[in-house]
Amino acid sequence: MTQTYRIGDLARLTDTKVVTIRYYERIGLMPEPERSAANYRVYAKAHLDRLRFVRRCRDLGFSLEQIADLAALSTDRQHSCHDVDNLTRLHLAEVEAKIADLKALATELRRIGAQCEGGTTISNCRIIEALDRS
Amino acid sequence: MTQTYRIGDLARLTDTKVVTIRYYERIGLMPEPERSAANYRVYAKAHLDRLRFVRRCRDLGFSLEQIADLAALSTDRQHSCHDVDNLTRLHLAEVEAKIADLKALATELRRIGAQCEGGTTISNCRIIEALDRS
DNA sequence: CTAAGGTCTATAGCAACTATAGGGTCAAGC
DNA sequence: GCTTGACCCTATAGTTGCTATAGACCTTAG
Repeated sequence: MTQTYRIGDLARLTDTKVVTIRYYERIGLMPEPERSAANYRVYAKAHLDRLRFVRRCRDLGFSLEQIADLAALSTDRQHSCHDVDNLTRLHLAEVEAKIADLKALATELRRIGAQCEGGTTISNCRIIEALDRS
Repeated sequence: MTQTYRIGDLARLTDTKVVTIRYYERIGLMPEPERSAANYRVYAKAHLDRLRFVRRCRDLGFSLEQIADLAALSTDRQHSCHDVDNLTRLHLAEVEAKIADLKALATELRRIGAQCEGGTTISNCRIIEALDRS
């Protein structure tokens, strides 16, 4: 009656590689499913939901450790929402810092690239010069 | 007469860890230096320059493989500057794509975070809800 | 002469997977 | 009934760019 899934089904439904799902299980991020007589993993809807949650968080750039925390929090329904909010804020700050870094870097790369006049040889390449001395 | 350096000197001068320098050597990014009687690595100025080049490129976010390419190009003085320019442009494009990704991600995180009204329990946490369903 | 700090090799660990080897299972078609 | 192909299993090693550890040897200042 209740629907079950094999690992390949979960993979297809969540756009995750089969090996990755097994990896999530090995590190404890996915609960161990039942097994069929042939030792195949047999998943229930709850597993699918869990994997979707994990993948969604990954898409948002959370680390697997952060996701484990979020997942633990999300199942403790008495727990204050505060910690979830904190984790999200913290991650947002990380992302914003990363953006700032990359922007500075892109500016620098454009500056360096702009110095190339093209068609010349390395011996007077301005890019290599720019890379050489700070 | 000509100045030499030990691995710790190079580390200090380039703000690189000693183990990292040895790692660069192992993967072929740094040339093998002479050895002292006690088997200590003995570096010349050229090594220092090379390491500075590598670290500068790392700071600019090039992968070690890209750096190896750049370094190979930069020593072939007859070679056209074109390839260097291409590598730089390619890397810039990667960085810009990454920035766009992270910006979208930050927007999403802010949207999710804004839904938290604070002080409530997980059972009605809007963030977890937002993470659950796409 | 001793103690602190530098150096050596080799190995294992980190994140977050991915790839490979070498096998077992299952449903469909002939 | 048997083969073919798609799926599944475990276990291990590889990826990138380092970092950490163990156990040993060397150098230098007091």
